Amino acid sequence: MENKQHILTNDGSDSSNTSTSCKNSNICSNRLRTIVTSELNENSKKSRLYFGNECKTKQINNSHKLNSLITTDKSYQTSFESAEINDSCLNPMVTNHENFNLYNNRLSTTPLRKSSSSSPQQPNSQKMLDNEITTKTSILEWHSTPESDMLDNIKADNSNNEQLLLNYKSQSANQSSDSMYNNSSFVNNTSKNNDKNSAYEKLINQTDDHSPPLSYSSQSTENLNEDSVRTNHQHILHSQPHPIEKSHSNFDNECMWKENDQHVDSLSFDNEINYIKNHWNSNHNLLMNKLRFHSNITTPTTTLPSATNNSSNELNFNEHTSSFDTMIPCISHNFLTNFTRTSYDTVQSNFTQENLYGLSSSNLNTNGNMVGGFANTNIFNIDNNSHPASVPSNTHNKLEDEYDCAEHCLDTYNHSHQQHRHHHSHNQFMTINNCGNCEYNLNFPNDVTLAAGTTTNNFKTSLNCYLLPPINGFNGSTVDNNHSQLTDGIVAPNFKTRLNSSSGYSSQNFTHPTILGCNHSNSSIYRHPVELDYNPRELEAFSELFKQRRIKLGVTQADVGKALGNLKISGVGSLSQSTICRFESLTLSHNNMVALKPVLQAWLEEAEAEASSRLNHPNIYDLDEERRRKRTSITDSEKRSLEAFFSIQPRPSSEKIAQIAEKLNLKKNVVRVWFCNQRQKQKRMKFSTLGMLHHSATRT
DNA sequence: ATGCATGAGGT
DNA sequence: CCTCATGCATA
Repeated sequence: MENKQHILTNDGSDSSNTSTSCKNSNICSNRLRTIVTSELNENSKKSRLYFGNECKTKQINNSHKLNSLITTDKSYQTSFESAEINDSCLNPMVTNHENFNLYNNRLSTTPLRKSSSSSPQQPNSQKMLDNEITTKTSILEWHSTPESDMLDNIKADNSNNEQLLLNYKSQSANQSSDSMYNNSSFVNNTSKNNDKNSAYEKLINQTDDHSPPLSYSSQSTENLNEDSVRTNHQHILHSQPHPIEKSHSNFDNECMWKENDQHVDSLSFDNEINYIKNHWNSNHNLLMNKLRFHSNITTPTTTLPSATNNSSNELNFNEHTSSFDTMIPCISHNFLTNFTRTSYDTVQSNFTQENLYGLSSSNLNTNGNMVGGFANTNIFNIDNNSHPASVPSNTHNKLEDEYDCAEHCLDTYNHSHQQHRHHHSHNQFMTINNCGNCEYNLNFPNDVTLAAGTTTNNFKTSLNCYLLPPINGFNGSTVDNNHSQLTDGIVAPNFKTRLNSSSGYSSQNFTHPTILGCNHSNSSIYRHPVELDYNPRELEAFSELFKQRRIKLGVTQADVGKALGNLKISGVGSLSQSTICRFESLTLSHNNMVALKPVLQAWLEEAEAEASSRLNHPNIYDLDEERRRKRTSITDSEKRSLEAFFSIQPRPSSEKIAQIAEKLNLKKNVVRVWFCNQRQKQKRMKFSTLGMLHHSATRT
């Protein structure tokens, strides 16, 4: 019952082929989309779905999982629709989508590079840590500190960083290998030398060079300095408030923007920031949220390859890491994820493990690869005695144990914080919690997504809590224009329940009830009107775990895709290796990710359940010897031309396409499809550059 | 992992 | 002719 048929020759005569029946996968595409769309559409009476190769037709309503998916989506829509649009407040019309776009834009403009060029003697993790701890301001501080003080702090940070930069520059003045500054694409040649602005430019660019995406917390905050913003956006700030208008769109419930009287699909980040800045006093939070999704105004902290111990400006890290409930200076998601990545990379690069900040060899599996995610205790050495690395893994109930302990720790934490929740001063973003009675450390990030329960062959991590940006902001829905402070965090529902409900594999959003003592009243932090499950970082965490578990099961991506067909989820058929791969590497659209997640999660759970008794179905693939489709290949030069065209006009008219095709001596259809794909590619979400580093490091 | 492509559903 | 979800073919 396998498929594969359409044999398109590449002689240009292909195009429209017959598709009258729904026998094959091609015809069954759009299935998830179909589900969601049709279900979301109140008027839609569609109940037939084409799913996968089998092309089943099912009642949508028969599917529990999909129903829940849809329900969630609806609530997302609802919350979105009901969000108040109020310029004096925040910008509730910032969709998750937009954040994705911001994020994606960031990724596309500042691709993460392998750090090999910058500092071979020092692992990325160290550098990133350096970055983090050179920051003294934090989101929380921003919200709980008088603005004037905050600005002082920011300025201090900035000058501090500038100083570090200068140090670094003088240090490396004669190191010609420092090509970063010479990379024309990163240097604003027109800016006057050595002035603050250019220093910033460089700093930022340099930092971006090996900083992961999604800069966060402290990083964002310190950028809330108007000067720094201006510095990086001179091109838009020279003018008066930008003629930006915001209006409703009944299309996809998305916000419609007008720039210079012209409707635009989405406001450029720069202009949006500018827009927000016009409401500076009331929009701290939004701006902050915005900023941290964007590359250009992120982390002007320095990246000093080897300035660890010789800078007087450096924070003494240890002084922050002494006891129970120790506050850790802002550690970004970037840091965590990149640390993990770096670990992979580093292991492969023959760095000694000791270089990795206390990374225990227990973290390595039998292949010497980093496994089990990331435990802060491994890095920060909070409590050596309770280091979970020494705990041998049990054969069962590991997760349960961890959850129990998590609950326990949480309780302990809560009690402990009754008294001194107001005492935390700064540099806090994540707390390390060890109840002292058990071997687990719980790391409670602030409003983050927890990715729980990673266990490995011979090593049981603590509950791994990926520190993820609070895309949902903090609790609250209105803005206190004058006193921006944190409210209590969103109180987490029963911790254990939530974890269990996800079978331990998917992460759950969880906000510590006593977020770092910032529980003042009546404030309000920007909160995205989105369902938690749609937190991109949540998806990221899931795909991450998914991949890990899949690999552990010894299942290939193709296997997974095929197995989905056997999963009797209504309407779900097989998927290709491509799709699974794209899911794991987050190169699907957001909606697509969201739609696939429950399906893949279902598979994962099932596969885990029968892991022991599972036999590998050596699927019989009789390779039909039919002619195979020939893939057009576009040469580099052609591609460059196309890209050039694309940058000018992403959606050329038919005539234009014909023109281009003629010019490049390509078939018109090829050009058209290229543009389609290019647009799609541009939209596609890439949560992180993780993917890139990822496969290179983990594939076997 | 990705480039080029298809086809359903829409505008 | 577009967008979006996906897939085959291939680097």
